[in-house]
Amino acid sequence: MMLIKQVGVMVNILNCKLKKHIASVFKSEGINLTAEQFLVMDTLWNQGEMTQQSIAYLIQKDKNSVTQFIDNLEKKGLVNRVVDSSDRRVNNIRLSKAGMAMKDNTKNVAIDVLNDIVEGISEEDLRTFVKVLNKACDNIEKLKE
Amino acid sequence: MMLIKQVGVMVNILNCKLKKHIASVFKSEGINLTAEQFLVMDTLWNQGEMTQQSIAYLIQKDKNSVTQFIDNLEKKGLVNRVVDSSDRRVNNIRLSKAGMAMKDNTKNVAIDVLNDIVEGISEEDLRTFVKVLNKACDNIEKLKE
DNA sequence: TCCCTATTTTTGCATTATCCAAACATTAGG
DNA sequence: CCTAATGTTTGGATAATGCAAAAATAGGGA
Repeated sequence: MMLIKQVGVMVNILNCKLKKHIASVFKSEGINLTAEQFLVMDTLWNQGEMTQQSIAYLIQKDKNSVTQFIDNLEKKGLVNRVVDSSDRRVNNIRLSKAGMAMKDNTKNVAIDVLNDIVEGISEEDLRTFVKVLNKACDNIEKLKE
Repeated sequence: MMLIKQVGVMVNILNCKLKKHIASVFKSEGINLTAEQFLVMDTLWNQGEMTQQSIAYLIQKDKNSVTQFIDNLEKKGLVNRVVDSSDRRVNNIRLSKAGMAMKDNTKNVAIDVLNDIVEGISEEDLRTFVKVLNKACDNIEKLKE
Protein backbone atom coordinates (compact mmCIF):
# COMPACT_ATOMS: atom_id res chain seq x y z
CA MET A 1 0.00 0.00 0.00
CA MET A 2 2.82 2.37 0.88
CA LEU A 3 4.66 0.59 -1.91
CA ILE A 4 1.93 1.20 -4.44
CA LYS A 5 1.89 4.91 -3.81
CA GLN A 6 5.64 5.05 -4.42
CA VAL A 7 5.09 3.73 -7.92
CA GLY A 8 3.01 6.67 -9.10
CA VAL A 9 5.21 9.27 -7.48
CA MET A 10 8.55 7.77 -8.40
CA VAL A 11 7.79 7.08 -12.05
CA ASN A 12 6.89 10.73 -12.38
CA ILE A 13 10.00 11.89 -10.58
CA LEU A 14 12.39 9.58 -12.41
CA ASN A 15 10.95 10.58 -15.76
CA CYS A 16 11.46 14.27 -15.03
CA LYS A 17 14.97 13.80 -13.74
CA LEU A 18 15.84 11.57 -16.66
CA LYS A 19 14.60 14.06 -19.23
CA LYS A 20 16.35 16.92 -17.53
CA HIS A 21 19.60 15.01 -17.21
CA ILE A 22 19.57 13.84 -20.82
CA ALA A 23 18.79 17.39 -21.96
CA SER A 24 21.73 18.68 -19.99
CA VAL A 25 24.19 16.06 -21.23
CA PHE A 26 23.00 16.43 -24.82
CA LYS A 27 23.45 20.16 -24.54
CA SER A 28 26.97 19.89 -23.21
CA GLU A 29 27.80 17.44 -26.00
CA GLY A 30 26.38 19.80 -28.61
CA ILE A 31 23.47 17.50 -29.41
CA ASN A 32 20.37 19.57 -30.07
CA LEU A 33 17.55 17.09 -29.35
CA THR A 34 14.83 16.82 -26.72
CA ALA A 35 14.16 13.43 -25.17
CA GLU A 36 11.15 12.91 -27.42
CA GLN A 37 13.01 14.00 -30.52
CA PHE A 38 15.70 11.51 -29.61
CA LEU A 39 13.09 8.75 -29.41
CA VAL A 40 12.05 9.57 -32.97
CA MET A 41 15.59 9.77 -34.28
CA ASP A 42 16.54 6.54 -32.57
CA THR A 43 13.57 4.81 -34.14
CA LEU A 44 14.59 6.05 -37.57
CA TRP A 45 18.21 5.04 -37.04
CA ASN A 46 17.10 1.53 -36.12
CA GLN A 47 14.25 1.00 -38.54
CA GLY A 48 15.05 3.30 -41.45
CA GLU A 49 12.47 5.32 -43.34
CA MET A 50 8.97 4.92 -41.99
CA THR A 51 5.56 6.60 -41.81
CA GLN A 52 4.52 8.97 -39.04
CA GLN A 53 1.94 6.46 -37.96
CA SER A 54 4.47 3.70 -37.47
CA ILE A 55 6.65 6.07 -35.49
CA ALA A 56 3.70 7.05 -33.34
CA TYR A 57 2.98 3.41 -32.65
CA LEU A 58 6.58 2.52 -31.81
CA ILE A 59 7.16 5.38 -29.42
CA GLN A 60 3.56 5.25 -28.19
CA LYS A 61 2.69 8.89 -28.75
CA ASP A 62 -0.33 10.29 -30.49
CA LYS A 63 -0.30 11.50 -34.07
CA ASN A 64 -0.50 15.19 -33.15
CA SER A 65 2.60 14.90 -31.00
CA VAL A 66 4.46 13.08 -33.74
CA THR A 67 3.49 15.76 -36.27
CA GLN A 68 5.09 18.29 -33.95
CA PHE A 69 8.20 16.18 -33.35
CA ILE A 70 8.72 15.80 -37.09
CA ASP A 71 8.07 19.54 -37.61
CA ASN A 72 10.83 20.37 -35.17
CA LEU A 73 13.23 17.76 -36.51
CA GLU A 74 12.58 19.01 -40.04
CA LYS A 75 13.31 22.59 -38.96
CA LYS A 76 16.61 21.36 -37.62
CA GLY A 77 17.30 19.70 -40.96
CA LEU A 78 17.55 16.20 -39.50
CA VAL A 79 14.67 14.53 -41.36
CA ASN A 80 12.55 15.08 -44.46
CA ARG A 81 8.96 14.28 -45.24
CA VAL A 82 8.78 12.29 -48.45
CA VAL A 83 5.32 11.68 -49.89
CA ASP A 84 4.73 7.98 -50.46
CA SER A 85 4.59 7.15 -54.15
CA SER A 86 1.80 4.61 -53.85
CA ASP A 87 -0.35 6.43 -51.30
CA ARG A 88 -0.09 10.19 -51.38
CA ARG A 89 -1.72 10.58 -47.96
CA VAL A 90 1.31 9.04 -46.35
CA ASN A 91 4.52 10.82 -45.38
CA ASN A 92 7.58 8.68 -45.23
CA ILE A 93 10.03 10.19 -42.78
CA ARG A 94 13.55 9.98 -44.08
CA LEU A 95 16.77 10.86 -42.31
CA SER A 96 18.77 13.66 -43.91
CA LYS A 97 22.55 13.51 -44.23
CA ALA A 98 22.85 15.56 -41.06
CA GLY A 99 20.41 13.22 -39.33
CA MET A 100 22.48 10.18 -40.31
CA ALA A 101 25.74 11.89 -39.44
CA MET A 102 24.87 12.38 -35.79
CA LYS A 103 23.79 8.78 -35.29
CA ASP A 104 26.87 7.12 -33.83
CA ASN A 105 27.91 9.89 -31.49
CA THR A 106 24.38 10.49 -30.21
CA LYS A 107 23.72 6.81 -29.62
CA ASN A 108 26.98 6.48 -27.71
CA VAL A 109 26.21 9.48 -25.54
CA ALA A 110 22.73 8.11 -24.82
CA ILE A 111 24.08 4.70 -23.89
CA ASP A 112 26.68 6.28 -21.63
CA VAL A 113 24.04 8.37 -19.88
CA LEU A 114 21.85 5.35 -19.28
CA ASN A 115 24.77 3.28 -18.07
CA ASP A 116 25.63 5.95 -15.54
CA ILE A 117 22.04 6.01 -14.38
CA VAL A 118 21.79 2.26 -13.80
CA GLU A 119 25.19 2.14 -12.10
CA GLY A 120 25.11 -0.28 -9.18
CA ILE A 121 21.88 -1.99 -10.24
CA SER A 122 22.20 -5.69 -10.95
CA GLU A 123 21.29 -7.03 -14.35
CA GLU A 124 18.62 -9.15 -12.74
CA ASP A 125 16.99 -6.19 -11.02
CA LEU A 126 17.17 -4.25 -14.25
CA ARG A 127 15.47 -7.08 -16.06
CA THR A 128 12.71 -7.11 -13.46
CA PHE A 129 12.45 -3.35 -13.73
CA VAL A 130 11.89 -3.42 -17.49
CA LYS A 131 9.50 -6.33 -17.14
CA VAL A 132 7.38 -4.36 -14.65
CA LEU A 133 7.48 -1.26 -16.86
CA ASN A 134 6.12 -3.28 -19.75
CA LYS A 135 3.52 -5.06 -17.68
CA ALA A 136 2.24 -1.81 -16.21
CA CYS A 137 1.94 -0.30 -19.69
CA ASP A 138 0.04 -3.36 -20.89
CA ASN A 139 -2.28 -3.14 -17.92
CA ILE A 140 -3.08 0.48 -18.69
CA GLU A 141 -3.80 -0.38 -22.31
CA LYS A 142 -6.18 -3.11 -21.22
CA LEU A 143 -7.97 -0.79 -18.82
CA LYS A 144 -8.89 1.44 -21.74
CA GLU A 145 -11.01 -1.25 -23.38
CA MET B 1 22.62 -3.08 -23.88
CA MET B 2 19.26 -3.72 -25.49
CA LEU B 3 17.98 -3.78 -21.93
CA ILE B 4 19.46 -0.41 -21.08
CA LYS B 5 17.82 1.30 -24.01
CA GLN B 6 14.46 -0.05 -22.89
CA VAL B 7 14.85 1.78 -19.61
CA GLY B 8 14.93 5.24 -21.14
CA VAL B 9 12.15 4.58 -23.59
CA MET B 10 9.84 2.71 -21.24
CA VAL B 11 10.07 5.12 -18.33
CA ASN B 12 9.00 7.88 -20.68
CA ILE B 13 6.16 5.82 -22.12
CA LEU B 14 4.88 4.58 -18.78
CA ASN B 15 4.92 8.06 -17.32
CA CYS B 16 2.84 9.44 -20.19
CA LYS B 17 0.35 6.59 -20.09
CA LEU B 18 0.09 6.85 -16.33
CA LYS B 19 -0.59 10.57 -16.40
CA LYS B 20 -3.12 10.20 -19.17
CA HIS B 21 -4.89 7.33 -17.46
CA ILE B 22 -5.06 9.08 -14.11
CA ALA B 23 -6.34 12.23 -15.80
CA SER B 24 -9.07 10.22 -17.47
CA VAL B 25 -10.14 8.34 -14.34
CA PHE B 26 -10.05 11.53 -12.25
CA LYS B 27 -12.19 13.24 -14.85
CA SER B 28 -14.77 10.48 -14.90
CA GLU B 29 -14.87 10.54 -11.10
CA GLY B 30 -15.36 14.30 -11.08
CA ILE B 31 -11.93 14.95 -9.58
CA ASN B 32 -10.45 18.08 -11.10
CA LEU B 33 -6.71 17.57 -10.54
CA THR B 34 -3.72 17.00 -12.82
CA ALA B 35 -1.18 14.37 -11.82
CA GLU B 36 1.16 17.03 -10.46
CA GLN B 37 -1.59 18.80 -8.57
CA PHE B 38 -2.48 15.47 -7.02
CA LEU B 39 1.13 15.03 -5.87
CA VAL B 40 0.87 18.37 -4.07
CA MET B 41 -2.51 17.63 -2.52
CA ASP B 42 -1.40 14.18 -1.42
CA THR B 43 1.64 15.69 0.25
CA LEU B 44 -0.53 18.16 2.09
CA TRP B 45 -3.01 15.49 3.14
CA ASN B 46 -0.19 13.41 4.56
CA GLN B 47 1.98 16.10 6.09
CA GLY B 48 -0.41 18.95 6.82
CA GLU B 49 0.41 22.60 6.32
CA MET B 50 3.85 23.19 4.89
CA THR B 51 5.98 25.67 2.96
CA GLN B 52 6.30 25.68 -0.83
CA GLN B 53 9.93 24.78 -0.47
CA SER B 54 9.21 21.65 1.53
CA ILE B 55 6.62 20.64 -1.02
CA ALA B 56 9.12 21.21 -3.82
CA TYR B 57 11.62 19.02 -2.04
CA LEU B 58 9.16 16.22 -1.33
CA ILE B 59 7.78 15.97 -4.84
CA GLN B 60 11.17 16.84 -6.36
CA LYS B 61 10.04 19.71 -8.54
CA ASP B 62 11.59 23.12 -8.79
CA LYS B 63 10.24 26.12 -7.00
CA ASN B 64 8.84 27.77 -10.13
CA SER B 65 6.77 24.72 -10.92
CA VAL B 66 5.47 24.56 -7.38
CA THR B 67 4.48 28.22 -7.50
CA GLN B 68 2.39 27.38 -10.53
CA PHE B 69 0.87 24.27 -8.96
CA ILE B 70 -0.16 26.27 -5.91
CA ASP B 71 -1.53 29.05 -8.14
CA ASN B 72 -3.77 26.58 -9.91
CA LEU B 73 -4.84 24.81 -6.71
CA GLU B 74 -5.61 28.16 -5.14
CA LYS B 75 -7.73 29.14 -8.15
CA LYS B 76 -9.68 25.94 -7.63
CA GLY B 77 -10.15 26.88 -3.99
CA LEU B 78 -8.37 23.79 -2.66
CA VAL B 79 -5.52 25.47 -0.80
CA ASN B 80 -4.60 28.87 0.65
CA ARG B 81 -1.33 30.67 1.01
CA VAL B 82 -0.87 31.75 4.61
CA VAL B 83 2.06 34.04 5.35
CA ASP B 84 4.21 32.59 8.10
CA SER B 85 3.96 34.61 11.29
CA SER B 86 7.62 34.31 12.22
CA ASP B 87 9.11 34.73 8.74
CA ARG B 88 7.10 36.81 6.36
CA ARG B 89 8.98 35.58 3.29
CA VAL B 90 7.48 32.13 3.77
CA ASN B 91 4.11 30.96 2.51
CA ASN B 92 2.55 28.14 4.43
CA ILE B 93 0.25 26.20 2.17
CA ARG B 94 -2.92 25.22 3.96
CA LEU B 95 -5.73 22.97 2.75
CA SER B 96 -9.10 24.66 2.45
CA LYS B 97 -12.30 22.95 3.53
CA ALA B 98 -12.90 21.88 -0.05
CA GLY B 99 -9.33 20.59 -0.21
CA MET B 100 -9.82 18.50 2.91
CA ALA B 101 -13.24 17.31 1.82
CA MET B 102 -11.97 15.59 -1.31
CA LYS B 103 -9.21 13.74 0.51
CA ASP B 104 -10.71 10.32 1.19
CA ASN B 105 -12.44 9.84 -2.12
CA THR B 106 -9.48 11.05 -4.15
CA LYS B 107 -7.01 8.89 -2.26
CA ASN B 108 -9.22 5.85 -2.76
CA VAL B 109 -9.56 6.49 -6.46
CA ALA B 110 -5.78 6.92 -6.78
CA ILE B 111 -5.08 3.71 -4.89
CA ASP B 112 -7.58 1.84 -7.05
CA VAL B 113 -5.99 3.16 -10.23
CA LEU B 114 -2.53 2.11 -9.08
CA ASN B 115 -3.76 -1.28 -7.99
CA ASP B 116 -5.26 -1.86 -11.41
CA ILE B 117 -2.00 -0.85 -13.01
CA VAL B 118 0.16 -3.24 -10.99
CA GLU B 119 -2.30 -6.09 -11.43
CA GLY B 120 -0.48 -9.37 -11.94
CA ILE B 121 2.87 -8.06 -10.71
CA SER B 122 4.26 -9.86 -7.68
CA GLU B 123 4.98 -7.91 -4.52
CA GLU B 124 8.61 -8.90 -4.83
CA ASP B 125 8.91 -7.55 -8.36
CA LEU B 126 7.16 -4.40 -7.29
CA ARG B 127 9.61 -3.96 -4.46
CA THR B 128 12.50 -4.37 -6.86
CA PHE B 129 10.83 -1.93 -9.23
CA VAL B 130 10.57 0.78 -6.59
CA LYS B 131 14.10 0.06 -5.41
CA VAL B 132 15.45 0.56 -8.93
CA LEU B 133 13.41 3.74 -9.38
CA ASN B 134 14.95 5.17 -6.25
CA LYS B 135 18.45 4.04 -7.09
CA ALA B 136 18.25 5.53 -10.57
CA CYS B 137 17.07 8.85 -9.12
CA ASP B 138 19.92 8.82 -6.63
CA ASN B 139 22.39 8.10 -9.39
CA ILE B 140 21.15 11.06 -11.41
CA GLU B 141 21.45 13.32 -8.38
CA LYS B 142 25.02 12.20 -7.85
CA LEU B 143 25.89 12.81 -11.48
CA LYS B 144 25.00 16.46 -11.03
CA GLU B 145 27.76 17.07 -8.56
C1' DT C 1 -17.71 8.09 -63.27
C1' DC C 2 -19.56 9.71 -58.85
C1' DC C 3 -20.40 9.39 -54.02
C1' DC C 4 -19.61 8.02 -49.45
C1' DT C 5 -16.61 6.54 -46.04
C1' DA C 6 -12.22 5.61 -44.12
C1' DT C 7 -7.42 6.90 -43.58
C1' DT C 8 -3.22 9.92 -42.92
C1' DT C 9 -1.73 14.05 -41.70
C1' DT C 10 -2.17 18.99 -40.54
C1' DT C 11 -4.07 23.04 -38.22
C1' DG C 12 -5.75 25.86 -34.65
C1' DC C 13 -6.40 26.37 -30.14
C1' DA C 14 -5.90 25.33 -25.26
C1' DT C 15 -3.66 23.66 -21.03
C1' DT C 16 0.12 22.20 -18.54
C1' DA C 17 4.89 21.38 -17.18
C1' DT C 18 9.20 23.01 -17.16
C1' DC C 19 13.24 26.28 -17.45
C1' DC C 20 15.84 30.58 -16.87
C1' DA C 21 16.80 34.95 -15.28
C1' DA C 22 15.51 38.82 -12.99
C1' DA C 23 12.77 41.04 -9.51
C1' DC C 24 10.78 41.46 -4.93
C1' DA C 25 10.18 41.20 -0.03
C1' DT C 26 12.09 39.85 4.02
C1' DT C 27 15.51 38.14 7.20
C1' DA C 28 20.04 37.58 9.29
C1' DG C 29 24.90 38.48 10.00
C1' DG C 30 28.77 41.41 10.33
C1' DC D 1 22.74 49.77 8.97
C1' DC D 2 24.24 47.59 5.03
C1' DT D 3 24.94 43.56 2.55
C1' DA D 4 24.21 38.89 1.52
C1' DA D 5 21.17 35.14 1.67
C1' DT D 6 16.48 33.19 1.45
C1' DG D 7 11.61 32.22 -0.17
C1' DT D 8 8.68 33.38 -3.53
C1' DT D 9 6.89 35.57 -7.78
C1' DT D 10 7.07 37.24 -12.51
C1' DG D 11 7.89 37.42 -17.34
C1' DG D 12 9.18 35.16 -21.17
C1' DA D 13 10.27 30.97 -23.54
C1' DT D 14 9.95 26.06 -25.25
C1' DA D 15 7.87 21.71 -25.24
C1' DA D 16 4.48 17.97 -24.73
C1' DT D 17 -0.04 16.83 -24.93
C1' DG D 18 -5.17 16.95 -26.03
C1' DC D 19 -9.26 17.83 -28.75
C1' DA D 20 -11.82 18.89 -32.71
C1' DA D 21 -12.12 20.17 -37.22
C1' DA D 22 -10.15 20.43 -41.75
C1' DA D 23 -7.64 18.91 -45.82
C1' DA D 24 -6.01 15.55 -49.00
C1' DT D 25 -6.27 11.16 -50.75
C1' DA D 26 -7.78 6.31 -51.31
C1' DG D 27 -11.05 2.70 -52.11
C1' DG D 28 -15.47 0.40 -52.63
C1' DG D 29 -19.68 0.19 -54.50
C1' DA D 30 -23.73 1.95 -57.48
